Amino acid sequence: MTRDEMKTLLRDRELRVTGARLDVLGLLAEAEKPLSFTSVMATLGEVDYAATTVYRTLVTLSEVGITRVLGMEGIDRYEFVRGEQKEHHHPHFVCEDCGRVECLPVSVTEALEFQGPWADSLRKASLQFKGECPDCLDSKEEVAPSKQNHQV
Amino acid sequence: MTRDEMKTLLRDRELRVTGARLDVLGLLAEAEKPLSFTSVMATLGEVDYAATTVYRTLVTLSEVGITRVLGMEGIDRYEFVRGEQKEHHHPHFVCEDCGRVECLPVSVTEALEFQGPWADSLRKASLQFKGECPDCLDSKEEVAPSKQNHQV
DNA sequence: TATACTGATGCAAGTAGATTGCATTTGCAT
DNA sequence: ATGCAAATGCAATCTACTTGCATCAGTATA
Repeated sequence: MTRDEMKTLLRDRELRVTGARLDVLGLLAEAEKPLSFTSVMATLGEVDYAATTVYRTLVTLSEVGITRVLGMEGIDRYEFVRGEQKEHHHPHFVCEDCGRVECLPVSVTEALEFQGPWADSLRKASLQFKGECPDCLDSKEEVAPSKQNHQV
Repeated sequence: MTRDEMKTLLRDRELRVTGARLDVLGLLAEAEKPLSFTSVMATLGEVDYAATTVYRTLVTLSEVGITRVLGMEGIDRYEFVRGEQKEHHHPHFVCEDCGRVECLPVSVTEALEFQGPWADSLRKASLQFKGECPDCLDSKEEVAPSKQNHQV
């Protein structure tokens, strides 16, 4: 996404173009997974604007729909919304072991058929898996391959 | 669940039986949905043990597997684990509008077929829907009735 | 291009929920 | 009845999120 495209995107939402917004927006547009405020700060490194500004930028961008907020494990993460994604969110996976967050390639929601009073809610809802990621699952097997019969 | 059953349950996990633990355990066993620390406190009302004790009780119970922790919107909620549920978790729904939390009656996971490196992770993972509950969806329609296509 | 208006920013304080250290109390095995 | 490890009470700490207010700067306008 070019700098000009970002400017246009901001102005379309009636937001002023500032350095912080361009930086944060560029970062999120490149990212392959949702980023938390902390990781955005870390990636930006030394910048000449305050942390509050970054925080408010993240909030603002999501308020106008450029990004969306995902609350995971008590940490808000922000994800750039691409054109094709406006309706269909992809599910996310949060590893409760290492904290890793991934966008899942599978389209789970399409496999589901909802009925009853919850139907509409579920269809529109975002989906989140929480558990152990493949890596953590693997390392567990290595550590305790045989003697994990510690009762139920 | 009787008081004696609770005592047995605690002792089986090598936990001492105390008033706080019996109260909290009883509360969670009765609850139809996961309860947060705050709502547990509210339901207990005036008790003669400290809030920290209730908090630590919730942690302890989940550590030994009597309950499980569900992180939702930055708030840990605790849910009694019934015998039949030890393997199969039911999915949960969190309303981002009113904060309501519900256990979903549907068995979504069974409808899903996972493949690839994520298969095991996904199969074991817990599932969480986040969106607007039926009630909040309804109240929105009343406000903006024009362009809605009713169904269900 | 200079000006004014309003949105954006910096600083610092404040909130909520989760978590811990340590001294004291208490369940419970003996 | 008694001793010891586990449980508790109290108060402090931590992390992430939020906000109030004074100042600064992007941008529409002349």
